[in-house]
Amino acid sequence: MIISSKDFDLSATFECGQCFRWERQANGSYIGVVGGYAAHVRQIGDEIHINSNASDEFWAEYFDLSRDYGGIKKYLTEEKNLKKAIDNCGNIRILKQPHFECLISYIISQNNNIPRIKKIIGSLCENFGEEILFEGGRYYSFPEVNKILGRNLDVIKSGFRQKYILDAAQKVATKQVDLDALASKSSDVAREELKSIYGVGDKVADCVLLFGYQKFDVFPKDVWIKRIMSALYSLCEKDIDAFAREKFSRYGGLAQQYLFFDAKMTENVKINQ
DNA sequence: CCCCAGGTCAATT
DNA sequence: AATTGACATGGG
Repeated sequence: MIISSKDFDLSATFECGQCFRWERQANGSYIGVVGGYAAHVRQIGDEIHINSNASDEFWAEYFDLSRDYGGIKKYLTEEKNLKKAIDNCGNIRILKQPHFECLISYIISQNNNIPRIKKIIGSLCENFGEEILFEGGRYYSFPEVNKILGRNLDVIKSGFRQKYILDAAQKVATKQVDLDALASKSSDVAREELKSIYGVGDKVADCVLLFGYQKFDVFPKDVWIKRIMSALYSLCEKDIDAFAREKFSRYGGLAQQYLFFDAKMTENVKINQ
């Protein structure tokens, strides 16, 4: 499959912190697993080339190809800080990640750093997922709910998060939290439902809603974005949501991701000086 | 050894 | 209602 788009920077999309299972290869291409399918993806100019056993429709959904990013960005660039962020990293796309994987991934992300988040998720897949043979390599799917339900997960060394992962699996399996049903609910209702899971608070819930459900109206507030919003707009935490709704309308989540990644890139520049 | 990491919970004011 | 420390693990 080949996707042709001027609004799509593959490397920024995979490395902006929204997903954890795409591995950059020496030649700049990426290999990863989504659902039960492995894929090898490469960007050549304005084209994204995907080699995978999954259907074109599957990848169109994952990359959310029907979304009009041009129109959203045109709206967001009217705000000056967003314009700067979009100029720097505006070709990020928000992926539509599998719901359960997204939920567990962001539970694991709490009070943790990105390399270790990736390591724990990788270990979870290797130990409890299905083996996938692809391009001569061995990969693993993210485990289905029932593969980890009630299991001892010590081997993945997720620390205090293990009890959170297991509670999520239990509530999802019993449909006490019906992940499919959340798609048609408002962000506020869906957030409260996710928060009934032990270890899921506002930040994790909002990330799941943004990166698993394309609910662009949420605005996940991590330590970084709190610092950024304070620096750019002199906002304290409690005022961020109201401000985001007013300035960014229904697209706060995308605005958040642009601001977040832009600031992280800038931080990298500082560190390298 | 200390500190911190895309937070959350529970106890304490 | 707001603040504070604990929580597992690993890297700097």
